[in-house]
Amino acid sequence: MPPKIKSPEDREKLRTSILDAARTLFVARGIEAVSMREIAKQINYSATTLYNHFVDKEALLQAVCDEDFLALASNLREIMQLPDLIARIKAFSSAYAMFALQYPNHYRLMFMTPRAPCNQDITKIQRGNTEQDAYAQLMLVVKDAFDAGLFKPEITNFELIAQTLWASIHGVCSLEIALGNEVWLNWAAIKVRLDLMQSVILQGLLVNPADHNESLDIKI
Amino acid sequence: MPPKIKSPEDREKLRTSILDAARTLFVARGIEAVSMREIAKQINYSATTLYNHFVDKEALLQAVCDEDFLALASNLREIMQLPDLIARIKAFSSAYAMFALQYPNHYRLMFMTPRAPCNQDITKIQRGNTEQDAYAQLMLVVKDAFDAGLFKPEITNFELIAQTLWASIHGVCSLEIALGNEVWLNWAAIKVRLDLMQSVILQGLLVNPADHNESLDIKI
DNA sequence: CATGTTTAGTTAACAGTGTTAAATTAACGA
DNA sequence: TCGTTAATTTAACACTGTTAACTAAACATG
Repeated sequence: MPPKIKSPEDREKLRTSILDAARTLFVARGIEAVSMREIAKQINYSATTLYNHFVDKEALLQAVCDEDFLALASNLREIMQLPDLIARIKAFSSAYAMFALQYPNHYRLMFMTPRAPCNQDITKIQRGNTEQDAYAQLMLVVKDAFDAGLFKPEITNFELIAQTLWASIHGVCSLEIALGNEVWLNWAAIKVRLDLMQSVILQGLLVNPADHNESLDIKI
Repeated sequence: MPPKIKSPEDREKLRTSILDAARTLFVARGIEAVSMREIAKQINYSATTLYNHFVDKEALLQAVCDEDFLALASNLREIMQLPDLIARIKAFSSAYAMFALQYPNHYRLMFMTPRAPCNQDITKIQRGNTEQDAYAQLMLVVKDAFDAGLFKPEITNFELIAQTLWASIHGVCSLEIALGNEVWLNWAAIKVRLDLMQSVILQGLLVNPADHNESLDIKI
């Protein structure tokens, strides 16, 4: 109730508390089920206040999304240190899948919902920065393997390889998120589907796939 | 304005005209951007009338979806007649992808949007009927190849193979639909991505992939 | 101190949504 | 001709995102 002039830190505090409330509600119930008033009520502010920090609901969700992209990149960062190039790719895929399945509502907003192209002036993520940009991380991981000659020689575009790898894991995860409960489909266990996709896609991509055939390590 | 007692045929006519209007608007602008009032206005009825035919918006969209599933299955039906088993799988995948990319808003509702499990009492599609059920069609196509010993012998579950094949194509298509315009990502052409995914996944799955290496035939 | 200005926050309202209850109107059977 | 019934509409409810107008506290300046 009592308005006070706030320090930049206070302002930032409120901003992140809005983001946190939004994320909590959103994770619990999905995007479209959460209203601005509800988010505001959770932190004891009026809905209008949210508009002092985010121009609209879309922008608020985009900001949540931004933080989640950073979280994903942070998850992936340590994996990029693995010495074995193939193990790195496998662990990378697994970590990506775990993120998707653990935070399906995040994932849905981030990768399954059509959106206007990201405004690079607004986002805090530096494109191409392999500390922050998960896509850049993927590219790096694939490029290292590519330079080491691990992929079939007839595939000459390593970014295309990266996109194919991504699409394969995304395919499994996004079907699970969208239709995992559909009784019409007699789904194999998600871990089994991920395992097979990983091994199949690597067999298709690698020049000598027989060398790398241990099962994956995905905990759901 | 003038209410008349309608014959069952008239009633059915109105029902399908609602469905058609809903589909048209939906295809043009996406699900959430279309309101019940708008659909109603397009066919010169009040919004309330829609509720005499569909219990709620969800049910209306579900019914649209149902028809689209049938359309997809109808697209795929002729392909199942192809004599060559591998050509059949390839053509099947291509036709599926073309459907996805030609009707992205349909596809989004059908395969990218989490929904309560399909109520099999309501839907008009007969589960398992290979004239109507695209999933059953996929299973059949894969099973034929499986029985012919075309897949690697260590993969013993043909439904799992089918799900992996589906996920791979779905991965490419759904990323295209959700993020195809994202400038952050330096996408290869969609046709190239689909081609590579197809050949990679078949190389990973087939026992003797070298025999079947012609490029695919996807027109976008 | 008084004054005005800025800031943070509020309340009230607008135009829109999905949905439902009540009212209306027309056709049918008796 | 009189109810009854089916098809449709109008009016309303409770909600949504969003904005305009307002309030009240804190600061800066006279």
